[in-house]
Amino acid sequence: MTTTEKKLLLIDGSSIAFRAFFALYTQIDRFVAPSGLHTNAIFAFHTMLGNVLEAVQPTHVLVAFDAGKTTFRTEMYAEYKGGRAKTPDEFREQMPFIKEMLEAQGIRHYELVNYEADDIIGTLATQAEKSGFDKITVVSGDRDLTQLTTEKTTVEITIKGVAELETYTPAYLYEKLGLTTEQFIDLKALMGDKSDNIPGVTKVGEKTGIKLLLEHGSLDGIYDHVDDMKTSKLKENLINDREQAFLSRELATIDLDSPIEISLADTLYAGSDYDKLKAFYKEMGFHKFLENLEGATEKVVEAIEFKIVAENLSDDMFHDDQFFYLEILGEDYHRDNIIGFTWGDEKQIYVSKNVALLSDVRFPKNTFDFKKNKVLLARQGINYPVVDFDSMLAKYLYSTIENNKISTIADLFGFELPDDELIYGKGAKRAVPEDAILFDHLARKLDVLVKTKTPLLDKLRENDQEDLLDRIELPLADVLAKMEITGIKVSGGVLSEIGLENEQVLKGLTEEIYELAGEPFNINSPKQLGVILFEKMGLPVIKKTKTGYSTAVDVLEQLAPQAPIVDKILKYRQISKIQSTYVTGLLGEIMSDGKIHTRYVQDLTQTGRLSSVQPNLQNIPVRLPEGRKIRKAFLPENEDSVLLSSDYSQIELRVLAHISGDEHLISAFNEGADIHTSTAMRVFGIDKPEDVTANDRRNAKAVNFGVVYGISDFGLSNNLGISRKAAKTYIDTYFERYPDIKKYMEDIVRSAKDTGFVETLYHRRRNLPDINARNFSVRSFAERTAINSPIQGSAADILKVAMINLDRALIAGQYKSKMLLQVHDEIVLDVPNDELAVMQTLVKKTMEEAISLSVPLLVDENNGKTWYDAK
DNA sequence: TGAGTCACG
DNA sequence: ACGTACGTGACTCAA
Repeated sequence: MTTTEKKLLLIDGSSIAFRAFFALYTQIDRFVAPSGLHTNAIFAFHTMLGNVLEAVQPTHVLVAFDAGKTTFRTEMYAEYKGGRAKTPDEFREQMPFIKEMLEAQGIRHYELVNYEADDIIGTLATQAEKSGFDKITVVSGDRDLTQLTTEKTTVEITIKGVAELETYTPAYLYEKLGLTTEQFIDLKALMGDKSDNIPGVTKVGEKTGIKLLLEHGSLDGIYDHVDDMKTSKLKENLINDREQAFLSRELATIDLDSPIEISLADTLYAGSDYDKLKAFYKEMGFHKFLENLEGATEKVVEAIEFKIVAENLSDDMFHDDQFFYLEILGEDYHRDNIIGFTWGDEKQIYVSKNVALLSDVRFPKNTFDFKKNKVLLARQGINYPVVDFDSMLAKYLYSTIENNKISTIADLFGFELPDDELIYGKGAKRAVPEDAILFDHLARKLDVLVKTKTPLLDKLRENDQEDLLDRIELPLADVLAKMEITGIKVSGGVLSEIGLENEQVLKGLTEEIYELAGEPFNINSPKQLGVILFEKMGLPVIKKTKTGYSTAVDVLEQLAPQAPIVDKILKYRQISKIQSTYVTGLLGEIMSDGKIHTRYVQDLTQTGRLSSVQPNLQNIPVRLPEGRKIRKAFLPENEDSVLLSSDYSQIELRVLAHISGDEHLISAFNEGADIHTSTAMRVFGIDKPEDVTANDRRNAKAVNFGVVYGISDFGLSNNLGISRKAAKTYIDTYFERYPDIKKYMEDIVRSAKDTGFVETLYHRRRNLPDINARNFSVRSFAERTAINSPIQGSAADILKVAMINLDRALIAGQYKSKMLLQVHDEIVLDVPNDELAVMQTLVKKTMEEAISLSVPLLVDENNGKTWYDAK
């Protein structure tokens, strides 16, 4: 190969992008950038481009795009390319980024008003042939471009997605169709093209077209001899559609002399721009490409400067504007030990692993995960006062889709930070590295925190979320830290007692089940259970899962009347659940102080709720008496105090009443009516509350739940065990009687489709990248989410506000009462007996006044010597 | 590690 | 026709 060889690569960008989109369409949900943008077309386009560049090794490259709907062809024939389905939004939004990608790769792209990509390509290919290029390669998803093939020009057409290409040369075209390239255009004139809406000649398809062309040489040849043809329907059609045939030829012919303002010299390919491409890959979340890029260039990682502090802190090492961050190896900050810490700003970064120094730290006002840091310091006996900024929480508010690790924040804003796994290892291999590596990693983390504060704040400002961070999440982190540090006393003795009883019951049930089954098997294995029930015993299969028979509760409940074993299994499952998760599980979480210290995860849920882990104290049994007994183990701090449990009544429906403004729902709440009874009256047309039966109320309650979740007839019918049709009638009547609820749902979905997100009363945001998805079920899910998230999220916000206000009131009044738990709409406090009366008033009032809505908030309270008794 | 199941709001 | 209620976490089994 000589270096002087000139090779031009011309790509039909519009057609390749479209093919690329559908090539990975089934996996569209896997290709989502951090911003929520779909990237399937960008990704597939990138792959195709890489393959072609590798194969062709071009000296010059251009990607041509169609400029718009109207072209000189639509002037000739208004219906040209008419009747095409609207391009999907998920596709259109990717186009600008494909162009951005080309720019980063150092590839020119071009479009020309009134012309299609084909014409640009045809014109440049012709120019290149004349000006001494050695080889020209055209790539498209559109077979029409094969008309451009010559001795020097080959045309590559994508087949099946964009990974494989079919190479058209004049010889190949002849071999395949028996036609020359000129005849190929004439063939299209005769056949027409459904996708471009080119009419052609009636009833002439590929076979007839080829036959005619082989016989007469060309379209002109055909029409020169049309009068000599023997009478036939074909002859008649040819004559009738003569004008149309020639018009079709004109439409199908690529313009080889279009007025392009770009020259061959402009298409010189210099290779990609490393920094731009890197930034682009990050923006798209293309981690593999990023690694390859960085690996390929063997980029030297820039050194980072920091000062190691072994002992003696001085005041001049600290000021408020710095960040401060403590490192542990795992997630469990109640048990894991500090392995190092770092603080500093853009001028100076400090690192240390001398934990003894922490008592002399003058804490800066910025951190990452305040709550974790506060708990870790509290374990050293150090108080960490609330800060001004927490990068973890800021990132969570900005976007809930990804996790909120420092490395994720680095990625998001184009900075480098190795993942913790790379430095510390994972699983059994996780360990503290040697000092040099640890310190370097800590310094890099701090550096990222310093550099990303401003961009994070900018994002929050853009989204009007500064108050949400400053007035809710940050102060809440402090409240939660205190709750976690306090912990809740749990009696191991009570749990063990329940455990012993359960053991006996399980033992008995196991024997009975083996007896009824005729053999022993693992009752905990859905697979083995399925074999026993559905194969050995021949019970009817009601539902299947991906892997086999479903043995879920609703299925077993339906089977119960048919075989006595089923009830035993249900009972076994119930007790076994209590035993493993709540007896054994909780016993293992009681720490040496006799308490359980859960972790509230503040940066996880898509709606703004908290979650609780290690252990989860937000799902302690309550509905069934056997499980509810577990709550007898949850105790107040000492003999002289009680647990006070306060929960919002119907907070989600009240929020819905407020944001929808529905007058009927609002007045029901204002009148203090039982909301499900009230719904039953309106929907079922019952005049007096006393005429509402228990069943009516139950049905109305299910409808109310459904409304909050983004109702569907299927979901409701499933829940109520009624027909889909009956469920639909319920829903229709409901919407008729509560028109503003219907309107809220329509409005919020429409707004989500426009903006791509929904938000709560306090501007907490949830991005909904799937809201305009093509796939019905993917889209429907996003629509229900759009309805539910502002409701669930606003309710979560309100309880957070209440907790913050209550914390302040407790401090202001110097009370000894302490918040212990939060369960989504409930707060549990430890209250000394002598404060009970005042707390009953204070907690209720604080929760009810957390926010002023167009309906009152109502709080129910209970107290007792255990959590079981406080209900 | 993913699927199935089930505990909570 | 499509195939579902919204949000979580822990445990067990079976690869």
